[in-house]
Amino acid sequence: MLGLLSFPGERTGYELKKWADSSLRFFYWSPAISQIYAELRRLESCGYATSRRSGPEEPRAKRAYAITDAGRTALSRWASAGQDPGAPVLKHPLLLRVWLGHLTQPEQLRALVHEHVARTRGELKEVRDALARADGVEAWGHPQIALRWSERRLISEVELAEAMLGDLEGL
Amino acid sequence: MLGLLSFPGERTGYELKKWADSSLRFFYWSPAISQIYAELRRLESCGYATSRRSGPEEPRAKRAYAITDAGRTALSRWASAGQDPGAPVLKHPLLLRVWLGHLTQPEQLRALVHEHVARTRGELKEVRDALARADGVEAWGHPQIALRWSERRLISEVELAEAMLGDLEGL
DNA sequence: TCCCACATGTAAGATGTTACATGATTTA
DNA sequence: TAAATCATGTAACATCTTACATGTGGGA
Repeated sequence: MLGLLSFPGERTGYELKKWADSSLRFFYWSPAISQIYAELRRLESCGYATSRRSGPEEPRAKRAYAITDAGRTALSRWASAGQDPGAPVLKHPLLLRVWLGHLTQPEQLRALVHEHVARTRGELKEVRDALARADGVEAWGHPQIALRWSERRLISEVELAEAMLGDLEGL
Repeated sequence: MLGLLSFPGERTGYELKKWADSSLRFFYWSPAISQIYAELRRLESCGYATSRRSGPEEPRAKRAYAITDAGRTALSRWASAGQDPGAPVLKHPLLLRVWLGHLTQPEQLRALVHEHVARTRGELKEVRDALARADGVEAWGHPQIALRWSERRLISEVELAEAMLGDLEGL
């Protein structure tokens, strides 16, 4: 959440959720909206963010958050701590099903792989849309690199699934 | 846990942890050992597993678990429920750091990517070792496919990191 | 003799989701 | 005018990790 707020501008919890859904989630994760609101209050209580209620000029009552200097300092400390970011965590339910393939009919297993390919292609389209929206925007260089990585990763995900389909045939 | 037990033989919690660390973790996840023991007791309390204390012939006192018929039934029901296994979950701390690259010195960021490549190559070696151990064993066909997928995935992970390094240069 | 691997657990706490509740505004 | 989207929250619960505690057996 602090990272999302570290980009210029202020935003509501609702907006942060949409942004996380359309970008962060492809390489990290998108928290539940209820958690976002909870974390924003927590950040404010530590002094890492401030919030502002929308005035009467706005049609809707809402609360927009912005990062504070203390928040930026904390975030930079986190980022420049020489420590290892840690290994990626992958939980791939399809692979779990393939690993336990002895419990499933071969055609059903292949059908699951095909569904996975279809879903992955759908996500690929979403990433490309996000990339198109980010294109040319100032100060979004790094987020764009993360999205490009995500794009390539999804392409590779499709290839991996197709190779696995071949392995399943050969069994 | 039930899935691990669904392969022939009986095993202790400790052994299950080692197996999960050397195989499951590459495409799904390896639970903490404390959780494994808790889940095994839980499985036994639902009748999905039975346990047997080692007799006096064994040098060490330990408890080996095996799946029951009820456990197999429950697992098959889970596997053949026509439902979607769900989308893969990826939490990639390195990408999070790249996404927030404006907080880090360029060379430090590239160093993180290089460390990631080195770690990934290490995991690749582990997968290949696991694959060598699984080679030829009866009834391990599907686990082998999952490991081959993991091997290709790690190769792709290295390539993705190297492509990203190129993007970072171009920034 | 000392350390490492084997082996099992308890308790506290962090983390995150789901279900539910509410209400305003915009769009079809 | 109905549905979708915007907008915010509470409470219960599920899930999982960390730190701690304990003891055995084998190898250097």
